[in-house]
Amino acid sequence: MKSIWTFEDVNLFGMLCPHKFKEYRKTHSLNSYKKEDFIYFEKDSANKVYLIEKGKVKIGHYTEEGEEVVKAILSKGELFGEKAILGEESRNEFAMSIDNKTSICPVGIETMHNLMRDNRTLSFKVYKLIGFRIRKLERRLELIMFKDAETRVSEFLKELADEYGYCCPNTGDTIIKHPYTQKDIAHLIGTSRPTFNSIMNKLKELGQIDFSRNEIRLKISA
Amino acid sequence: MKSIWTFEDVNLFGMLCPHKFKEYRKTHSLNSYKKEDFIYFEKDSANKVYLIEKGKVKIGHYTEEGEEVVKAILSKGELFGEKAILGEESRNEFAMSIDNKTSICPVGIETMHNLMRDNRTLSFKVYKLIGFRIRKLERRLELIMFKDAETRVSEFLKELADEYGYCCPNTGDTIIKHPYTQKDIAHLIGTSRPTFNSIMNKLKELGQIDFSRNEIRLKISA
DNA sequence: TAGCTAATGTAAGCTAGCTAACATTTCAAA
DNA sequence: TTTGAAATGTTAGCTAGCTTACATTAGCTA
Repeated sequence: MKSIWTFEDVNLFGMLCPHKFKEYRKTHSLNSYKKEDFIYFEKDSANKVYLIEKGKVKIGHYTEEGEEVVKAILSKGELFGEKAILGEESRNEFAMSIDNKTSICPVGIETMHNLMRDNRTLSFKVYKLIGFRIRKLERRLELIMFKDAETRVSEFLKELADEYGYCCPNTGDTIIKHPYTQKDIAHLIGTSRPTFNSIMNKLKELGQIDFSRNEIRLKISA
Repeated sequence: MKSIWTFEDVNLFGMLCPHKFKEYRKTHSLNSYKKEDFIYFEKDSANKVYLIEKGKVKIGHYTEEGEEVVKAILSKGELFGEKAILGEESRNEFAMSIDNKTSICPVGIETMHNLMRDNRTLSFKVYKLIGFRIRKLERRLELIMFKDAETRVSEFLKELADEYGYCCPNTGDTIIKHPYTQKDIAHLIGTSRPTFNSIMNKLKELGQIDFSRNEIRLKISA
């Protein structure tokens, strides 16, 4: 997929650097989280957004049966909890650190709104980020409604490559080091885990990809 | 469903009344559309948002096979094309009048951004509207992924009732006069039209609902 | 490095809901 | 009022992909 907005466009790390904003600096602080620590729970009141300065954060929610469903895994420079900016009152998802040394900067929505009002560049970036996430949602919905499981896997691999992929200097393959389990991915693309697994193994046999637990390699020939 | 945000919250008609904003008044104008007239197409550049002053507007897109898929049908007081505010560059949907006397007020995004910066209440309303639409998307995705067709029908009927329903003074039933065809609804809830139709007729036989082309009645006993 | 747990691999059997095809009804235009 | 097109109603048959169940492997942790 060629995104209309690249990841650069929606990376707010630079913009929210505490040295740039007087008001922000006053309230600037960093919270540390270990693996499995929750940053917020479902139902928590939504009064902050969070910027990841280090580590990884899993966003997800629990089904009625208590099963965990991963929505996204974010890392350095990425913002989450952004629905609070849009007037969300309580979270409908949880955020959990999945790294032992995750460091996160919380920004109150009051502050955020003020910063956005005073700074066009920032507000545009935030707008673009939200637009980007809406696109992603719309795209997932569309794929799930109109495409079969195998197509969804291929499309997902392309998206993963956009986000995590780099070119292997030796072979020219695209190497994707990602934080998801097969179960996570299966949920993200709306299939069962066995179905996803068998499609992946089929693609492997066809020589189009190769993969291990945390790495997927898209073969150059494919 | 008890929405967190009611429709009142996201109705911008009052806020964007031309008598309130000097700058807005300057650029204020109304466009008229007949049935089947397009307000914008997919791929059009996204440089305006639109406020419906009268009539109905269908938002949708076309599949690769040329089939029309309806995303929503909006009416008086509702805003559409709002992704332009979020930095969308080109439309990924079309907007078409489905009324013979639809009257629409276009607002350039420049103007919109300025109005929002100068007016907290307006920007909050716009934020809430966008939040509301994200919620709706997330909810659709969740229902499609985790619930069977019959549950999705029931949930959809509840949402329709929230949006279009009123209580019949005689019987106490909830009467829903809506603009969708069964095909539209089937797509919205991710089923085929025959499946949706047979579920509706099953619910009718169970005495839970009654329906005709443009009206659905939720029986009070149900 | 042994052992435990979570992740991954695999297969059988079943079924919800799809597709395709056709019938009937409704509505709006002529 | 007729008529054509779109919407709705209904059936049969099929299959993608689910569920369940179990085997294997990888990778932490003690």
